[in-house]
Amino acid sequence: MGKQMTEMLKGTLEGIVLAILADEPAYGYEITARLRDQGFTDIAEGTVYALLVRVERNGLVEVERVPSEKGPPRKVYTLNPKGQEYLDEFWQTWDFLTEKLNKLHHGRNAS
Amino acid sequence: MGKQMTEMLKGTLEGIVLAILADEPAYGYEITARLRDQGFTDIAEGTVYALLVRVERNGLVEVERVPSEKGPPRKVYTLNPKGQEYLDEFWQTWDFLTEKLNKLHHGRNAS
DNA sequence: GGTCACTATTCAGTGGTACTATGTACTAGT
DNA sequence: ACTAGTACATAGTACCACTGAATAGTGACC
Repeated sequence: MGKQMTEMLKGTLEGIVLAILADEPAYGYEITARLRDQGFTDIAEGTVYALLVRVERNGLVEVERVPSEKGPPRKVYTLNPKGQEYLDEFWQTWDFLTEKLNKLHHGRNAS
Repeated sequence: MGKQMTEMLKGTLEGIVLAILADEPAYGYEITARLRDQGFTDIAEGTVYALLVRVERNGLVEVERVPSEKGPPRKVYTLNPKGQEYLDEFWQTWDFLTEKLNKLHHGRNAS
């Protein structure tokens, strides 16, 4: 993956995953697959699992073990209120950044 | 500063600074001041200088020492062709991310 | 003439995040 | 048995922004 993408994902990947969970609960393997479908082809499984461990440790999600027909049991993650609040903050921060960067990108300014 | 902002700046702050330099050459202290003017009120001076050392080491900028009337000599940074190319890649990566995140934010999808 | 304020740069140490690479474990098809 | 697909876990690495402090020059004020 591009080095720039790697760095830019720091801070945003977490928001992306939480946004996916806000849409509907999901488990790690599924999240990884969905990310790939959506164009993030180079995100490693290990990255997602480590991230999920982190958001669980931070109390942003609820976890439920669900048996699978084909493989080990799944850990299904659900966004909880604290996670939703955290996600709202994420979008605020993201909006702030996009506003500033759009100005820099297009608004060849006359300071 | 918000922890989310701190993490989100990783990868983007470098692009922001390079974009500022693309507009016109500048020195560290000036860049810090300009960032503050543009709303990044909490970016520490040390952060900017460390970033400038890095982009210089990576050969993205040219450096010229210019005496100052009031203070130590300034190190004026100018974006070079390699830096411009790197900045173009940055905008591509940024556009990719914004597209995906906009879909996640608004487009409550029908996968 | 000593302190304060502003300008200007540098650097050591810290914490957080994504990546690499690998390992574990269950199921099904051959 | 062997392979492939599903599913989760983790140690080690690299990179980046932040904290906090140090260094150094100039001008102004008392």
